[in-house]
Parts: sequence; structure tokens; C-alpha cells
Amino acid sequence: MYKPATIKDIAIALNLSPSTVSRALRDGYEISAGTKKIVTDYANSINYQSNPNALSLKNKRSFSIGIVVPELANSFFSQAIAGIESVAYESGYHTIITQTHDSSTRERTNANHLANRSVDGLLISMSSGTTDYTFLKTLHKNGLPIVFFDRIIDEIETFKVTSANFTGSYNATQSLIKSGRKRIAVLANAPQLSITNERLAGYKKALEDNKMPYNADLIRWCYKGGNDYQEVENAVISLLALTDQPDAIFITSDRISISCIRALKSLNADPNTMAVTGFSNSDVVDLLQPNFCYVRQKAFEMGQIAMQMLLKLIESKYPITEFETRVIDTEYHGMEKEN
Amino acid sequence: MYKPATIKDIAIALNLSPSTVSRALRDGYEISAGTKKIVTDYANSINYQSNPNALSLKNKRSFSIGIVVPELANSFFSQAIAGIESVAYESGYHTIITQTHDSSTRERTNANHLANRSVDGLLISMSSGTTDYTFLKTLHKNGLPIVFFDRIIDEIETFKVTSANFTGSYNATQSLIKSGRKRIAVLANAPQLSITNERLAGYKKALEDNKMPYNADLIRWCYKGGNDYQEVENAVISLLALTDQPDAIFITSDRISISCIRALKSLNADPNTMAVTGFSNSDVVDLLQPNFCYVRQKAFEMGQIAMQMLLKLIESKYPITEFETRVIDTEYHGMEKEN
DNA sequence: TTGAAAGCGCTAACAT
DNA sequence: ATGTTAGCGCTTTCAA
Repeated sequence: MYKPATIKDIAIALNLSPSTVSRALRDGYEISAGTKKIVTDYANSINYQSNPNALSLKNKRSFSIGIVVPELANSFFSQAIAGIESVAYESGYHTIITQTHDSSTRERTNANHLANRSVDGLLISMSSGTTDYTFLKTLHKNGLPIVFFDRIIDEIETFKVTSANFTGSYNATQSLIKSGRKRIAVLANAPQLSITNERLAGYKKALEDNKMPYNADLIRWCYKGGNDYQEVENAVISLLALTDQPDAIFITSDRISISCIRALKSLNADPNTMAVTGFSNSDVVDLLQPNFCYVRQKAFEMGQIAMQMLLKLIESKYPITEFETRVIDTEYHGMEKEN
Repeated sequence: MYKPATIKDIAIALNLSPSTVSRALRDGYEISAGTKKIVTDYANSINYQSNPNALSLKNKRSFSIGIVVPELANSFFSQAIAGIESVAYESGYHTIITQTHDSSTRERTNANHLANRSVDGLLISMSSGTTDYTFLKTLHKNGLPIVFFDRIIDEIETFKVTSANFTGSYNATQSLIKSGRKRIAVLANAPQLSITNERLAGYKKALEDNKMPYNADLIRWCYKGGNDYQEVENAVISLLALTDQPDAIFITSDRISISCIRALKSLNADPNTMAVTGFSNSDVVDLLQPNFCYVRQKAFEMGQIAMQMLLKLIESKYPITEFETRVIDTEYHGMEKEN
């Protein structure tokens, strides 16, 4: 049984009362310098660490924050988490990371567990399947600080940070059009997601501005967000089977982008007749396929901002009523690769 | 302030004592069916969740386990974590994931924090820089169940699980030799790591068995494990600059493999004169470069096994004295890609 | 300057 | 079958 030393142990060893030890360790003003030194020295010598559970129970404060993301094995999220951690670490907060695998049930369980585990706040990027937000609303109403990032929702009023999905998408589509593509198909992520709709809207607007028709036949939904390769391959096959074949594919998400490239390769599609452009934060995407252009989100930065927002919520003395939704621009990586 | 309902609240609302409520909720045998129903119904209606901090404090048991890995943005680890979670979830355990970015300090902080946070056990894969294991020894001596996976160490006696690094490496090198390669260079990970040495040993043995000389000139160390691209590129440049250029590169780690491919591409090395083979668990590695052969570790499976071992340690009635180090075979993906 | 005591939410003897 | 009480480790009045 793992049993670290307690304040009581120190008190007994030093013939002091627990309260004195507690105050000494936290540098309380009432304690004499001498006692403080004795206590801290001894505490260090036995490598004393306070029990966070007891502290949380007492203080309703844990100096840890919970992170809920769909998938760690997704570059965007692991980069965002790195950003979150960098800020959290500086401010003395620990991070507890959980993943949902895009399951609403797991999402609810994780969020509730974190809340009960008395994290001081929650950073969440929604799962693709979630349509019922009551569990979050309840937590939020009960006073748990929540910040949404990337996959945000309208239903809860708080700080949010997301990418300029519309613009990123618009520019990428523009670029395809400029390069002469006439029939641009889309592989879209689950339609419940904010990011999906924004990205699709950017695509539509680009078509419109170029007086090109929007053709629903060219849209394919990948409800599993690219986690199910077969779903993506089927979508690609059905696009290739169209009598009026598309000459480009625009993809609204990272995992789908990868799966699409794989599918095109395995179907022996000609990379010259089929241009591919999509959102991706994979760190190897530039190595994948000669002509793959992509939109990259500033994931690390988004993580940092999200954590800063959460800190603001947590550490604010009075309730915050003015909330901000930050939109971070994306980077477009076209074919002419510099650097 | 987030403040969930407590057992006391329920007790007051239902005019019962806290202990009755507690027992009813945990289906205690002493409680009448009627009371049980009343209590559970009410608890459900207000969405009562027990406070894990209080439980941990009381029971010295948290039903959560801590995970310490170098880097989440590394396919191997995110896959291993998925394996860990799958077992943990089935057994009612939560996982708390932390990453060290290969910093010993972060590693120590994380491990200590998790231990104090009263996780019931620890799953750890060592950071590349760590040479002082006293913090782990201390935790272990104090009774914290620890299981090592992948990057294991000899210094602590407990359950461990790792890959057949020697054999995987041996076979990959054999394969390079069979295909006619004569001068096989190596990009090696930090030499502190168990996996680095095992993989290097496999390489050496393959040379030996083929009566080929081991040439230290062909070995390059990447102490940053591929996180520092420049380090890898420099290594590649220096290999290409050799008067007697290597005709193959064997790489002992995932991140270095990726960086090496990128470096070769940016240096315009001819993929036909320079064969590349390395360890990688990236899910896009097969798309990267036509002739890249790779050794894949069974990461998910390793995670599952590690978690099972940890459960055994945690839930064993009496102290375990017989420890096992499981070695899991690797998959070699050569050039003839089926499927 | 220090100590005693109560309480955070929960459980488990020990009553009743 | 249910209630009372003490205690997990810590902080914080209140008292000395």
C-alpha cells in the first residue's frame, strides 16, 4: 500500500501540532522563522508532498484541469494539448487528459468524472456524434468553468476558440478553382460538428463567388470522421464512379484527408487528374503525396489560448459575463513549397 | 463554484442518515429493498455522483491509474494508450495521461503528482534523458504498483512489457542485407534507452551472421529522438558526405524515421541508391515513400498487456514476488505489400 | 506564536 | 434495518 507521509507524521516527529506544520509549509505569517525552517527542512528531507485529494476535498480547488478530446492519435489534438500544457504548466496547473473516441457516452462519462474529480475547469472539443449537450449544460450551470476549442457549440455561453474554418476552406477552394478545377467534390466530416459546417460554407461561398454551381452529388459524408477507412474508400469509389467525374477533392478533416489519399492510391487514381486538398495537421502530410495541398490549423496556439481563457474563468474574482469567441486564422500550404 | 450534491444532501432530503444512503447506493446487504429504491431513484433524479476525492481519501483507492509517456504526438504511444484504456475501461478504471516531452524533470513531477493524487498504479515508458531512477524507486518501495512498457529499465523489479526489439531489428537488417545492401548506416535513438540498445544489438548480430563488418563510422546518434529535425538532417548529411557512402539506413525509432525520410527528400537523395528501413508506428508510413520498409510494434496490444499486468499488481490480495517481462513480437513490413 | 477542534464527503465499525 | 460516530489529510476558525 502506497502511503506517503502526512502533516500529522511531521507534527509528531517534530513535536508540533498539525496546524502549525500546515501553516509553516504554506509560509503562514503567524509562524516564526525558526519553526518554518525546521518544518520545511524536515519536510524536504522526507520528500513530503501534500495529498491533493485532501486538498481538493478541503479547498474545492485542485489546480488541475480536465481535457476532453475525441482522439489523441490525431495530430491536431496532440498539438493542441501540447499548447494547453505549456500554459498550464507555467501557471502551476496539472492536466488530466481523456479521450472519447468520438463516443458521446465516453464524452459524458469523462466530463462528469473530471468534474467530480474536482478539476478546476474543463477544456473540451466535442465528439462528432454528440447532439445532446445537457450533461455539459448541467456542469456549466453548476459553476464548472468550461472552455470550448476547435469543435465548439452554440448552446453554452462561455469562452470559445476555433479556427477560421470558413476562410481556410474558402481559400483552399479558391486555389483549386484558380488552378483550373471545375468539379470539386467534398469529403465532409460529421454534419453535427461546427467545423464541418463552417468549412462546407467556405467551400460553397468560393464556388458561388466564381459562379460555379453547388452540386450536392459531389458531397460525401464521412460520419466516422475518417476513423473508418472503409467509409472513406467507399465515398471515393462512388465519386470515381460518377459519369461526370470530379477533377478535385476537398476534404474537411485530417483523418479523412489521410484516408482519402490512401484510397486514391489503392484505387490507382491518377494524381494529376485528381487534385486533392484538405485540412490536415499531420506532421508528415507534406511527404505524403506530391500535389497534396492542405490547410493547417494553428493547433498549438489554439491550445494556449484555450488554456488562457480557462485560467481567466477560474481565477476571476467575480463572475464573468462577457464572453469571447476567438477565431484563429489557418495556414494554407499550396504547391509551391518554399523553405 | 461547482458544487455537486452530496450524500448528506440526499440524506436530508429523504430524512435518512448519511450512512444509510451510502449503503443503499452501494447496494449494501443491510438495507431494505424499499429504502434502496427510494434512495437510488432520488440519487438518479438529481444525477448524484460520488466525490472521487473523498472516496480516495477514505479508501486509499481511486480506481484510476496514471500513465506517463514521453510524447502523445507519437503514434506508438497514442496507440499504446488506446490499448491501456480499452482494458482499464472494462475494469472500471479511469486513466490519467501525462506526457514528459522526454524531460526527466517533467517525468519526475508527473509521476509524483500522480502518486500523490492517489492513482492506484502507474504505467510508464521512460523518457530518453532519464538516468536517475530514484524517484521511481522511492514510489515503488512505498508500495505504488508500477508497470513499465516499451522503454523499460532493469533497476526496478516489477512487471514489464516490451517489444522483441532485438529480433525486429535483426530481421529488418537481414532483409536489407538480402536485398544486396553492403554498407548499412544507423540512425540511433538516445543510448540511455533500453530499446535503442536492443535494436542496435539486433543490427550488429545480423551483420555478424552475414560476416559483414560493424563500422562505427556508420552510426549516428539522435539524442533528441527525432524531435529535433536538424539533428537528424545533420546526421543524414554527414552520412551522405562519407567518401564511402552507405547504401542503406536503418533507423531505430519512429520519429527519427520520419525525419530521415524528410531529410533524404529535401537533400534529393535517390531512393533507389539509398534504402531506408526503420521502426515506425505511424499510420501513414506506408504512404510516405515507395520503398520504405518498416518494423511495426504491436502498440495497442502492448498497452493492453501492460494494463492487465498493472491490474494484477493492484488487485492481488498478497504481495507479488514473481515478476514477468513479456516480450511482444514485431511486424516486419517489407516491400512486397500485399492486401 | 502555537494548539485544539471542526469540517470537506465518504465509509465502516459500533450501536440501537 | 437504520443511526451515530470517528476518521481519511488538510485547512481554518477560535482559543490560549
